[in-house]
Amino acid sequence: MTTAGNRLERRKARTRSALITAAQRFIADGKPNAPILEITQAADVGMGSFYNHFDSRDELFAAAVESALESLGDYLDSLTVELSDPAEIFAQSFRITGRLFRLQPDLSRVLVNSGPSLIASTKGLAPRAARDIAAATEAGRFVAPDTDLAMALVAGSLLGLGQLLLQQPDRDDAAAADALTAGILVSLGLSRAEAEELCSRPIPLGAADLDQP
Amino acid sequence: MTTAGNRLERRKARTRSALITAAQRFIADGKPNAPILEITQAADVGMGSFYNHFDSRDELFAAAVESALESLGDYLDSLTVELSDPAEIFAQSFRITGRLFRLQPDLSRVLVNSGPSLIASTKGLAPRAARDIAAATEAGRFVAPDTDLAMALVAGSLLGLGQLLLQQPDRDDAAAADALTAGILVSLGLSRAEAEELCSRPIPLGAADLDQP
DNA sequence: ATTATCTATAGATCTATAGATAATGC
DNA sequence: ATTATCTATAGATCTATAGATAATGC
Repeated sequence: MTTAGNRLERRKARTRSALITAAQRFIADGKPNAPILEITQAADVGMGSFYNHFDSRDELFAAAVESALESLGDYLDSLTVELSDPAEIFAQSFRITGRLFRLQPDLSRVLVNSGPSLIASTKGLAPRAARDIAAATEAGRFVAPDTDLAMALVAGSLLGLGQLLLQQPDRDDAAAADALTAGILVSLGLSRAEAEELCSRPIPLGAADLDQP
Repeated sequence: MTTAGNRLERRKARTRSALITAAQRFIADGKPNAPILEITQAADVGMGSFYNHFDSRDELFAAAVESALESLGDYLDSLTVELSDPAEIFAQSFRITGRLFRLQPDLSRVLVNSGPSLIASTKGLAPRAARDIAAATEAGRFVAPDTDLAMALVAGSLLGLGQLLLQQPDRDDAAAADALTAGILVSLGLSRAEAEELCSRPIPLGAADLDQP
């Protein structure tokens, strides 16, 4: 949490972090027009400080989405380090992310409400998924010659899953995530049997530490 | 275009329609905060008239998205009337919609920029796709026992495709749409061979009449 | 006579900054 | 001495409406 640098820089980082966290809540609540004064009040930061860190609300919100994606990506990496099969890494990452929609509803609302950013972003989830898909294709596990096209299906489906789980609060998130992951794996070239086997393996779900770095 | 009713009602409908069309352009341009005055100016309508039709900008924008989805759905229905196999209706609808991202960039930007609405909407594309998927499952063509979950994959993928085509203007839209559709069909239970056969059939692409009703 | 539209604007809201205050560095 | 933060607010912007005008109904 406490970044390097001297005390002054740490204080500055703390203020910036408070703004980003507050912004994530407003995004999660679907309030992309929240007045800057309200955001700074939620962050318990003086109005004027905002402009020490960001030039506009859009800039803050973009940083907030990027930060959420990045910490989610780091978290997934930490849970898949011991795996070597890229197909399994991909499957497990998707299954975990699906479960996070329930464990971290704020985070998932940020994702769902920033749709296109999730798909297009060069940070966070998308580049990791693209990396896994390319590696699995290289290894002959997937048949996905067009990584970008595969990403359209994968990232879009993730948004769809998030939307579904928010809409149906009583739905079993693990079952939905696993079934959807299996469908995606089949689409990416695995056999139905192998896809379902991969999606029935146990997964680690360590206490997520998704706070600001 | 000219709705029923007397002249007064037609005039009213014209004003409303002008506001909706203007709103769709602002949505397409990613300007969800456009001042109401700017919208009415774009619609060539007096500022005050806005409040004769809508209580807020959000209400107008919701109507604009719904209208875009509805006319797109009607268009797809008109092109698939002669088909009876629900799997083929679904495949053809998806392939056509993918191509429309190029033919109607404004429309596609509306879709992409209103992401969750597309997935959740009870009008337009989603209910039609759900209908086709359920029918194909009923007929033993698809293996998709959970229609809502299938919709998460289908609707999400459509968003992903739209995003991809906007991002890569030189990409072959027909090839991308067909390849993605095949992947989705495999995920929904068709064999790879049959999915690719379905996606290589010729499709009608009549001059789209997607204007306001 | 009725209904819809238009023009003009009061009042509310928000942004961005100036100037004062507090915290840290040296 | 320097840097970041805070408070307070001028000026810009926007919303929503009042009142006038134009179009249609009968």
